[in-house]
Amino acid sequence: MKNNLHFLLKRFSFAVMKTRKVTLSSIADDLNVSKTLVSLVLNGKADALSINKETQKRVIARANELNYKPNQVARGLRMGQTHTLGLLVADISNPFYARITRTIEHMAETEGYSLIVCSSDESESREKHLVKMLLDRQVDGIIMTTTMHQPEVLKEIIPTQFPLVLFDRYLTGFDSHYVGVDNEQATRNAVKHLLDLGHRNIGFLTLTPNYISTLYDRQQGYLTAFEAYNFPVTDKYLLQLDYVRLKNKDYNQITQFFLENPEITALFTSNNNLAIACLKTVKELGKRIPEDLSLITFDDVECFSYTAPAISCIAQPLEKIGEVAVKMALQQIKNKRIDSQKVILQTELIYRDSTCAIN
Amino acid sequence: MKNNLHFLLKRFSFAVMKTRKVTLSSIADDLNVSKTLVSLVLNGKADALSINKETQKRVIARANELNYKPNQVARGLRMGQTHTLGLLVADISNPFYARITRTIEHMAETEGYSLIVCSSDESESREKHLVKMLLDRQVDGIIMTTTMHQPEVLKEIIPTQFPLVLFDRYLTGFDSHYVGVDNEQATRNAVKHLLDLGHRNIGFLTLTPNYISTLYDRQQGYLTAFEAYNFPVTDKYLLQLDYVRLKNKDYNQITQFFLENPEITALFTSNNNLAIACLKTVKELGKRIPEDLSLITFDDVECFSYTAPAISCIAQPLEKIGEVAVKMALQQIKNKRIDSQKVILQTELIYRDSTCAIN
DNA sequence: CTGAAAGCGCTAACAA
DNA sequence: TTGTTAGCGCTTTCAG
Repeated sequence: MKNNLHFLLKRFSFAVMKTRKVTLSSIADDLNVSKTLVSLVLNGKADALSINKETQKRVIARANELNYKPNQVARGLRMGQTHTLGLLVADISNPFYARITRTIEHMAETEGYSLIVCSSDESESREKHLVKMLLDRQVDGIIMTTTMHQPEVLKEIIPTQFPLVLFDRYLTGFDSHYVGVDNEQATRNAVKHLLDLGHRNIGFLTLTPNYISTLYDRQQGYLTAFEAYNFPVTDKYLLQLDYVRLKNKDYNQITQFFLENPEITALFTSNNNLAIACLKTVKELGKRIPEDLSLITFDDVECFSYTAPAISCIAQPLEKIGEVAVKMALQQIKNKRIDSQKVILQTELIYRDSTCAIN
Repeated sequence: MKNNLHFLLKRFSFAVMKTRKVTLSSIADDLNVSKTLVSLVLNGKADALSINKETQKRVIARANELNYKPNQVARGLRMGQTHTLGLLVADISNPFYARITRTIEHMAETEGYSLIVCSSDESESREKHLVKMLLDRQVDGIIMTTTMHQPEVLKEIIPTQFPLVLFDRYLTGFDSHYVGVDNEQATRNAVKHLLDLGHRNIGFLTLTPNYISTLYDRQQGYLTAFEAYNFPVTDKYLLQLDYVRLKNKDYNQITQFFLENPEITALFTSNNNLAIACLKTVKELGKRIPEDLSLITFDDVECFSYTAPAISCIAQPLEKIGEVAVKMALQQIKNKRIDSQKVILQTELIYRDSTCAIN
């Protein structure tokens, strides 16, 4: 009976110990000192205030013993800094964004920041909603790819001077930090390469909505390549796929496109998903790459290098983009009020097996 | 001069207005009511307390006018609920995790939860660090793939009863909610398929660390397939790649493996990255798939279906996994104290062109 | 050298 | 029907 009671007691106190939150006050109470002291010591500000070494040791010892970890929410409220960054991408399952996310996460983590990640699905209203959400959650900064057409909405909901960096896509009329690549030039060079190989009937596959800067610029690159060589552009060789259909793997538009334009000998696709969609369609139609169709695409994904044939593409410096984005965000957070800067990084045109001279 | 002053004043008040945070108190002060009232009204608890409709309208009007949005950090501190979930995966840039993340994010968002995402890079110490971080940030629950060998560390840092769900990998000796697939069975069936096709010299490519449950179970599946058919297992046909080397795209081990075991006619790879590594190596060595080597892998990624040849694989129900994980987490958060349940989902063995009968 | 007290913005008992 | 008050856990003047 006695033992039993003992046992219960022990279990009880154990449970309590496990459950009771260890806070600054609890440590302070334990040690009969003030919260201030504990806070000071634990934040390394004790030496500056020349606080008794012994006291410091006692505090630290007790904190370790109880495994004290400051409540970051309380801290965030008090300091007005959550050490959290919002990352808003179009679609986290897209390898392009997933890989950038990884870099961003690592960089942020190194600097003591966490990431709240969200996907807009290319929806303006969702994007608006999510940005508001991030702001409500008091993130210290936002790194995002916008899907907006006009700058007004963002201007309205994001306070001036709020640490913000746009990457991948910029928004005309919206002055902010930005990091990305020269989409027009990269595309122009790729299309010129196709022209140099003798192709004239070159298709261009892109996505809705067309006002997204990257998509728009890539299309410009296609057009200016023809312009530079003084070749006429055939309008019907430009196909704009519906984003939602692509997501749902409805490739009918592409099949139609190939059937209606059998004279096409080369194709440029505006992103990795389009390239993949195209490869599937081509396979179904029994066309061979590159014999029947040369293909070159924007964005490199792992598999493009080992497929048969390997796919020629324009590779973006993903790690670098993430790196710069985080640096820009932290810069703004720390120094406050920096003129917005734009960083344009180099792309790389990778020649693989999917392109060949016209025969 | 007068105009100038006017201008300055205007700019000043503008700046102030833009800058001044709109809080409960500011609204309350504006309207000469108490914070309580405002809070009640804005949280829809006004009717229950039968508060004057007129007052309610005034509050709501003013709140809209000032575009008031509650500070979620303050709210989180006060309510002890941050409406934030921690998501810890091995590597967010791996399409397998990226796609699950997408579902999880969407589900969470629908329920009013945000996601703090982090990658452990298969490092136990990093994982430990990140879990602690998430806990410090007061997330309401954690959804994670563990990379731990032993349950002790997690047991130590995660409070009992804390809403937690493990997915993909389980941890023996660690009792928690779990959602995943039957890796052993799925692999066994795939390897049996290879055996049925007449292959006997079947390689098995896996990763370090071997104690990760999914990897271990897949290996068991390989072994038990041979066992079931009473065929002997050749130890040297099992190759375990170093995770870091794989990440760094150092495929020498694989090349060696093929050179040393030219008699191998079929290969099972334990995940998508290994399959990709293998495809690259095979290409370099000039081996043809499936003529010289039949390949089947765990995990389906988009490109496996359109490569030439398309790759046979075991597909996991990614969306479903994410869905169940979120449901389990929210269940625990809301109901508190639910017996930990394990959900094992069905995999699908997809036969494509990379496997054929031995000739 | 150390402590008391204020306050970040919010919610919820408890009064009135 | 509305307001007062306390407090979540923390940092930070300002006194002592």
